[in-house]
Amino acid sequence: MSETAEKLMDLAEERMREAGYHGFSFRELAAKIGIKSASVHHHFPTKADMAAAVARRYLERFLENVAPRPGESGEDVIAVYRSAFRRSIEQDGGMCLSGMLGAESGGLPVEVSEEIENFFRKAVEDLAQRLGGSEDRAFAVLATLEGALILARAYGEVAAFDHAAASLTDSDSPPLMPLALLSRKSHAAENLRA
Amino acid sequence: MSETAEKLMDLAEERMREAGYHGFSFRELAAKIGIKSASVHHHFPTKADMAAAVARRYLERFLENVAPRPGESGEDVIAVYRSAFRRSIEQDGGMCLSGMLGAESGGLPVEVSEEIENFFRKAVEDLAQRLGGSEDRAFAVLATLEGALILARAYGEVAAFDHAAASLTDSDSPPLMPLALLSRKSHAAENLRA
DNA sequence: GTCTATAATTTGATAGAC
DNA sequence: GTCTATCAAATTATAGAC
Repeated sequence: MSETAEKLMDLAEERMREAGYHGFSFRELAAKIGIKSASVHHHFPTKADMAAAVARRYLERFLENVAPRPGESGEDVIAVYRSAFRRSIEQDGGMCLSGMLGAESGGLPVEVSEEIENFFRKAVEDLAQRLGGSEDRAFAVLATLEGALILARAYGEVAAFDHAAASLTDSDSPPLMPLALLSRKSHAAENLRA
Repeated sequence: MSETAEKLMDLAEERMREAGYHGFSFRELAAKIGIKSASVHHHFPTKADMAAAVARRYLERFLENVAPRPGESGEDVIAVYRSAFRRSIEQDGGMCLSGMLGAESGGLPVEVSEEIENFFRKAVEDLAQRLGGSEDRAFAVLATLEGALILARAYGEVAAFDHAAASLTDSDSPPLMPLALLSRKSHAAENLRA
């Protein structure tokens, strides 16, 4: 995997998490790294190929991110997953890639939607096992975290994620940042990027 | 509001819930009702105008759908909301419009993302009040339901929604349809439409 | 309200030179 | 691996006739 190909994947991931599969173009990515769109096709024959590759890499990295730290006992799996998802908005202001493409899956090339399905199967498998076997609980946790990202983006406030995800751990957690619920017209999109 | 305009909104909503804001075109809608794309601009000057109008209507209808039945006591608000969301996939195989556009909100015209923000503010307000005042609980419920739709779409199985949303009501509910977890490569998108 | 015609731009993709 | 050149198609949108 060449350095250029990796840069392209980085940019494609960023754009897809921001605006979805149909929300970016080869020309756009090419311009950002100073090449021509024709050259992008050398690394990824089609847009579907590229998106599928990005989705595959995303799963790999995600599983690394949530992997149990060796020698750590009494892990709080849910906290680990929540942190991983929170990083999506906190650092990049974007959705989870799989959440975005999962939502859009009805309008995606099959190569891509298959990767997304695989993401969730793998995540459910891992989470269910570490939660003691409850598959339904794994579904609920993943759903809440994906939805919490949507709320955070719609509100333009990272705090919305925390409020939505707070119930996942019934522990007595520190008080959350209050939401600016009264300031209507908060220009959601701009807020997160600011 | 003319009949044609309403038909256009119906189609636009369907397509946006399937593939997102960038996943449909005026030409496509026009062709489906036998007119030309130029005529669409007579009803909606721009695509952003149309999407914003659809989003506004979606909120109205949603609030009607979840409104308390007059004279009904001891309502199960969460069940009401869950049913409303479930209809998204069950009947149309699509996302909640606000969930889809909320995810994509980073790449939307402001007129549209403002409507989406408004949807969630109104839904949180209503839900929190009927839940006894807990705003965080309202956030969690909405997040879980939006995420449950994503999972159902990614899996191509309505049952995934039920499993993800099961935890919202801790009542002793009837057994759920088991997920076809072992049948890999289930061709998610096709399943839901079948 | 719908049409034709068209503009201006963008998109995914290919062929072939360097 | 990148380029130029180009294609065919699609996109949002406008002007003006009917």
